[in-house]
Amino acid sequence: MSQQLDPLSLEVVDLMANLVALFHKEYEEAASARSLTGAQAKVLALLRRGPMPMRQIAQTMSCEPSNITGIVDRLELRGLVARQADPDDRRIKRVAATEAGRDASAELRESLNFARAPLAALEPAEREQLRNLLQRIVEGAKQPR
Amino acid sequence: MSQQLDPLSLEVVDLMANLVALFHKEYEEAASARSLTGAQAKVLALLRRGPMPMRQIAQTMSCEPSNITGIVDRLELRGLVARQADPDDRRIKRVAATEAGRDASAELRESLNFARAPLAALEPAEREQLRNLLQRIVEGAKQPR
DNA sequence: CAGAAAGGTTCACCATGTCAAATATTCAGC
DNA sequence: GCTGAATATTTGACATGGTGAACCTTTCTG
Repeated sequence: MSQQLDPLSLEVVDLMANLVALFHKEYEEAASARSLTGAQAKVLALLRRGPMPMRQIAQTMSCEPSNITGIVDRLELRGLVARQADPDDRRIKRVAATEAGRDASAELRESLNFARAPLAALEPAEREQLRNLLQRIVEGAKQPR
Repeated sequence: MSQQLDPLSLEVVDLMANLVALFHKEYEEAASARSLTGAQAKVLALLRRGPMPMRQIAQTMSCEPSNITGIVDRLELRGLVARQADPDDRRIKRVAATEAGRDASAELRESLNFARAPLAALEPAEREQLRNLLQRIVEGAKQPR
């Protein structure tokens, strides 16, 4: 089940672990600078594309629905989000970002400097290489294993 | 401060965000399968290279030292880790992984299937390209910006 | 129409994280 | 050497994120 990885692949995995740590830290800091937690920022980001039922938020974030209740509660308290009734199914509550919520989310997204400088330092051809390689990895990793 | 990114770089950033999410989920699951939390697994992984003072663990994980106290407490309760006195400075407690701790950490590391299949699908030359590009990104991103 | 199923919430519980205060030890200056 | 500042860790209070079970309301199905 867990065949050995060649040393080069191990190196790549370690580099990705590094990337993950760096990205995470930057995201938390950017959120925190706006008095948001990482989880709150993630939910707000999810809602950028439109309202979404609680259940679906939970599925997307791979967590229990009861967890989302609390996060949305806190976002709602601050006026960043509102619960709406679903006209077709009265069990469902759709969560929608308010104007303020959308603003906060957009601002946060733009403030994310992650890898901006180092990416800019790559040649265009290299960026394209990187994109193609990452694409294949991400596609492959998304397959059920 | 937040100059625009070209579309190609944006694509790369999005791909990395995807990678980050996938990696994170897999790491949490692997830890959880061994009754560890992500934080506990990270500390255990840190100790693979040898004992480390509480303070240094906190710095490496970018959190408050008081937070580490609790995490190490729980690892120690389960016999995965031990606090040792530092002979040169009696304020310092060095945390060392026990035999069981090292085993658990090694097992977890080996169980990480992240990107294993997709990486294996790359040509050796492509893996090398990817390693070099990621190296430059990680190095660049670590610089204070 | 009765019972199962689905969406949300509540509650109890634990882990992670912060901050402030307390303790013990070491260091620096006089 | 002594005093006071600085350092390493712990403790306690508190907020948040996360799970799981029990519960209510609404919808679906036989």
